[in-house]
Amino acid sequence: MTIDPWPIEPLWAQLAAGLREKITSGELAPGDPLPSELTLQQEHGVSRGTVRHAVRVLRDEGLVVTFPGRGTFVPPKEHSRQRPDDSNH
Amino acid sequence: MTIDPWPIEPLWAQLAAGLREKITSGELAPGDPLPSELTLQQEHGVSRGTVRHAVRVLRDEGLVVTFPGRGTFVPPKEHSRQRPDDSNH
DNA sequence: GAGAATTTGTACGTATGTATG
DNA sequence: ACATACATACGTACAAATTCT
Repeated sequence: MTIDPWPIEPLWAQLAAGLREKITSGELAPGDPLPSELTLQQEHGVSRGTVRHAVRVLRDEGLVVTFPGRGTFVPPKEHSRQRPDDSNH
Repeated sequence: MTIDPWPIEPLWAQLAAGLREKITSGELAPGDPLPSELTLQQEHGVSRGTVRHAVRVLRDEGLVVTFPGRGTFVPPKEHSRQRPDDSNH
């Protein structure tokens, strides 16, 4: 997945498309976490704002759920509004 | 007392409010120890940092006093003694 | 007194939310 | 689109103080 720095589409749209493809293809399975915002911005050479824009789009589409302080995940079909993982301590 | 994982208020504020209620209601009487940080984080499913944040708030309000290595206690009105319990030996 | 267990103190790392320039 | 700062939240590790065995 590469991001065109001379955007025909906005950077955030290209990034969103790339992530969407990974989810719909199953490369990112239900329950899997997306790469962190920091990882995404480093891997694609874009700012955090652009990453967050892309992720917000996917969230609005229902493709991912975000937990403050924990990460963004591909939700299972029937996800209760709980933590994706409680097997800590 | 339940903590909403989709916080309208921050988790630490909800936890602090719950503990404050137990103190003001008398469920936790002067001299009583609060549950340990470990107990609180396990009971409410939050991190220790969140627990410590909540307790710090109550300490700043003067509702509790903390003794390193011993615990956090509801202070008597006139706290003349440093040790909340000295019934040893 | 020795050693283990418990409890709080501190530090660091990672991640997202929000606000500002 | 980018950069920075701060708040909230989780996790880990270790140290210090105290208590228990």
